[in-house]
Amino acid sequence: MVAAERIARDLRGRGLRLTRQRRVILEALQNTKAHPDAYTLFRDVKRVLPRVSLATVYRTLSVLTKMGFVREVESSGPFARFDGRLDPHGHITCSACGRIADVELPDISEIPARAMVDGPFKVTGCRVELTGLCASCAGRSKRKNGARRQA
Amino acid sequence: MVAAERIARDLRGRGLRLTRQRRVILEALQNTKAHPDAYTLFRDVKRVLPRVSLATVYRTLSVLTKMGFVREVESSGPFARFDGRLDPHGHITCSACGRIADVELPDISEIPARAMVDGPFKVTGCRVELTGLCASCAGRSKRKNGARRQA
DNA sequence: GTATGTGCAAACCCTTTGCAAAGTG
DNA sequence: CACTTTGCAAAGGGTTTGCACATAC
Repeated sequence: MVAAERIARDLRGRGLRLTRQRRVILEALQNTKAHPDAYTLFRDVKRVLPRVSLATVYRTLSVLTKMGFVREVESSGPFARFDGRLDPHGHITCSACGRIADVELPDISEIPARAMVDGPFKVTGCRVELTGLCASCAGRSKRKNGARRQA
Repeated sequence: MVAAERIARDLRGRGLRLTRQRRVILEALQNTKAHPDAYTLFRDVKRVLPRVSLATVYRTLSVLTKMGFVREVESSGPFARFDGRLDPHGHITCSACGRIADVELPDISEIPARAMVDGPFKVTGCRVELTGLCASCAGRSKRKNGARRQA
């Protein structure tokens, strides 16, 4: 989580601006653990900025991701999903409902050192993604859909 | 890698057939380490079956994935990419050109046990995805595009 | 005041699907 | 011979983009 002032400064450093839309979208993402997709975020942000457009949400997510203030996480479904948390951690995705939860991995930073890469690569990042069943989906019998729009 | 006869038997067990197209597509995927996307596979398969359609490649990948003879791997770009290798291993994706290589991780099966999941999840799978730069991209200065169609 | 950002709507493009013909067991 | 599969082309659907207006600094 990065403070608004630093964000504004970093953006300005690249000739970009911290607009109201960008601030609200970033805060919405930082204040949830649900790893929402763009449309879900759009609906949330609309409660604060009723005239915001989905295109702005997409463009803002693109800017914030490129700046490194936000990360895209793997999703089992067709929508890209985002995370406002930046410190090293993993995720688990429910294969029935698409829910994504955080996973703490104490030795995640040691994984690259133990990895034997097939080819000459310079490693720059590491992500660990578990799959599983959340409590509610484990309860009911297995469902059809792998990733409904819900965050 | 699963032998053709077992595949045929398993498919038949579900009322499905191992057609020439399916066999060729599966073999193409099993014989490459490039983790191709559907279109790349389509072009490769076309050399053997010139009249094959892209829709068949997509449908076949869907069937083979559901049957567990093939896996979809994360891709940094907009195309889904596939892997014919089934034993536990990781991947590294070049963030410049999208190339994907295998990564051997001796203790990958122990990761779920060490993971502290935020919520009641039943863990069923684990994937480790590194990002980095392949040799050719590390050489030239950093490029724009994150995932051209090349496998 | 000027360059960046936004809203709207249309375009994009990977993937899926409907349908008639072909193929499998 | 019944039922699955294929090829073709069109539709789907998440995301991106062009453009005129609004806004940040």
